[in-house]
Amino acid sequence: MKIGELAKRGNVAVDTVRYYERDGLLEPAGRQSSGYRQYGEIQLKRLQFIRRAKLLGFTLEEIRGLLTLSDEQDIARVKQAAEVRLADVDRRIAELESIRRGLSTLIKACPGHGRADACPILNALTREIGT
Amino acid sequence: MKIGELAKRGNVAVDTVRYYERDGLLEPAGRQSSGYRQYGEIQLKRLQFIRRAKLLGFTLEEIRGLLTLSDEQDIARVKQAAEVRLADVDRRIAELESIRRGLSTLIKACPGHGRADACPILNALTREIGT
DNA sequence: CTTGACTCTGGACCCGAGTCCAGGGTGCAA
DNA sequence: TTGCACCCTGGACTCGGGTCCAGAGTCAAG
Repeated sequence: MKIGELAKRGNVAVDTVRYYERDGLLEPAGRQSSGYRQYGEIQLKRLQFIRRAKLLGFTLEEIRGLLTLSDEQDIARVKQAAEVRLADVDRRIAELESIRRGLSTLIKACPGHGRADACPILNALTREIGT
Repeated sequence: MKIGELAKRGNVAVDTVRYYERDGLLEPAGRQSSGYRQYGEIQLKRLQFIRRAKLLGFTLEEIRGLLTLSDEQDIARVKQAAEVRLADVDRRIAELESIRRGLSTLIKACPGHGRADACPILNALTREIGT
């Protein structure tokens, strides 16, 4: 199939497919004499792999690594990469929850009217941040 | 005080202060005859406001809004902005938790050795994503 | 045989929030 | 007076993950 069909089936833009190629993630199976890129089901699978890994929050850099490990059938390292990623997600969630606590406390304490000196949100921003 | 001292006391880089000025967030109190920017305690407070709001996850765009509302003493709208921000944080946490569940399930199911066909992580990436 | 949809290349541009640089000027101490 | 730390400006660059564009070639249907 040509790039347009691959892109449609992989649910990405044509430019994205070419971008992944430039980035070393997805080579076409070959070229037609016209220069058109040619793709098969294997490339579609690979494209879907990339998209799904992105949904799990892997960067393209990490995905490049995963694809290599996958080619090498190195399960131990694939698992390890997933664990690293999980730790990262956990850290990010913890950060956001701390932010959430701060915001939530401030909002609850704010009457929503009256003078600015009485607004805990503005006060927190001009003074200190509580968790 | 000059920009260097302000930056040090606000715990940011000098370039960042100038960037905030370009971005309309923080004007110097004035200029010396030499052209050096001059700042007072008010500007330091404002810089700290910006930094603290950033820690709560506001973008510079939103902070510009908050500063205006703060100047206008419009508490109702400040509270509203904080609520919008909170909803955003909640959404982001939910997203990450869904990712977390996916990763965690996959990791638990992966033996960490053996053939690639037996690796649920690789299988998930080449097939479907489970939550 | 022309029209329209598709593809090619190389390169520029986008977002946010800075960071870095060159080529100057200023201010103070030894 | 020289040396150093600081400051000025305008503009370019960074990161990630694309997106958009011009100008040219290709392919299939009517």
